[in-house]
Amino acid sequence: MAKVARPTARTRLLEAARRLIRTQGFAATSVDELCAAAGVTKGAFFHHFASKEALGVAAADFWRETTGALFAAADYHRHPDPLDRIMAYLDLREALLAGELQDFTCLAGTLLQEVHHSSPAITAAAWSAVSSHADTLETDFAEAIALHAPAGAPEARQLALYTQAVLQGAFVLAKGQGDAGVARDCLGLLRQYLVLLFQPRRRHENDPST
Amino acid sequence: MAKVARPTARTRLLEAARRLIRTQGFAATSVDELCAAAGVTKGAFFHHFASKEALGVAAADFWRETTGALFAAADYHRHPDPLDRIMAYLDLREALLAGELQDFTCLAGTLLQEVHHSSPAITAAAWSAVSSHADTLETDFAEAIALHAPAGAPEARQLALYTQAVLQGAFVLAKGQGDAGVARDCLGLLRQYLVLLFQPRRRHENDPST
DNA sequence: ACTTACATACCAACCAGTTGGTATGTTTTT
DNA sequence: AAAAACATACCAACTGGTTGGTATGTAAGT
Repeated sequence: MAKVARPTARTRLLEAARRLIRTQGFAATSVDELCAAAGVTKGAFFHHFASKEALGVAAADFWRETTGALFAAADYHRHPDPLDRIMAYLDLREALLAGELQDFTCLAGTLLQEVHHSSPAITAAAWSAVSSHADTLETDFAEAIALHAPAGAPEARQLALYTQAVLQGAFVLAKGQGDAGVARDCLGLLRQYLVLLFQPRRRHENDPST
Repeated sequence: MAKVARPTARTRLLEAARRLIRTQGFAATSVDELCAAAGVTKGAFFHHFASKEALGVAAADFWRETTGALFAAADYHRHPDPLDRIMAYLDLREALLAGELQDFTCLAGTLLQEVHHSSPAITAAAWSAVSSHADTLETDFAEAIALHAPAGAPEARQLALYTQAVLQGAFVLAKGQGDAGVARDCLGLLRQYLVLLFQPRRRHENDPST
């Protein structure tokens, strides 16, 4: 039961897919290349995945699960004030902008750009990854709006999706510029928007007991 | 120079590339497919372009020129106040969110996502398209900052690039959701950020936080 | 005569996917 | 408990079609 010795071929293929698709894109990554990177044969590939498209779906699901677990385990949730949680989330996103481009850019966003027209299945899985991550933000935004009652605030869902849009766009620009600097700047401006939006017009320091 | 009768093979190839790459991506678009869509033979393709990569570079340059001309000719420049020009620019961008995804998404952004690691030449050309468009916005932002003197405003360049990031991210989300609605929402929130940033300071409460 | 602008025919490499097989469990029957 | 039946995980070799790119030809403009 306990198989700790070595990741199974399926897992190694998914990890190879995560790396290769983030660097090269989906269409430019061949099945042979994936097998070579994972150290398995083509037979193993098509044993675990019915097609290259099925691997794309599985890779998007794998991305949703791994990133979901990463953010769920992060400690920005510890802040009692939901707005503090959101700011700490942005701090975390900024801290994650390290290493090479393929180390911090989003697999789901890359997939969406490429396959939105050719593969509904991959599109749905990749969108699910983005959307479910936005869900976790939406909760905090909804609480922040309820608590701080800013004037003219958009819906929580819109704020959550906007946050994801800024991140996705920041990745595109980072790929153009070749480094994460521009992405960092974008996060700074997003942070300023939220500060301006939630800025107290009257100061209330009462803390909801939790 | 004036060949009005029928677009030359080169132009038809570039138009086909614009359409096909926006819908399918660069890697998923084959030379044969491009030739068929443009109604030319492979000989014509390789007469005008040394390689598929060279076509990618030319397509990015074509994109920069055509979109550059479109925005240069738009009438949002007529407003005397630079902030009005920026808001009218956002109105135009929102109005352009019509039709199918491949009709309003950005060729340069799509190219950047795909080829940032495999083709420095295409990356440079696509980034030049984004960057030169940001240049035109940067001018307006610089004037708006000088005129309205908002407190804590970022650099004009950062604002221009942030605007592009929001647009690029909005396109990614639109591809995930399958329609432009989410992109429209993102533009709305970007507009709100600029309103908050440039709005004249009213003194209701002093916030001594840094 | 010479360049430009195409067209036709072709190629080696690569592509996703298939085939037939082996080794190793696991479950069911006897 | 032993044998039979089945399932899982993987592999090496192969296939038909597609890929980007080339070699060669031709017709028109200058």
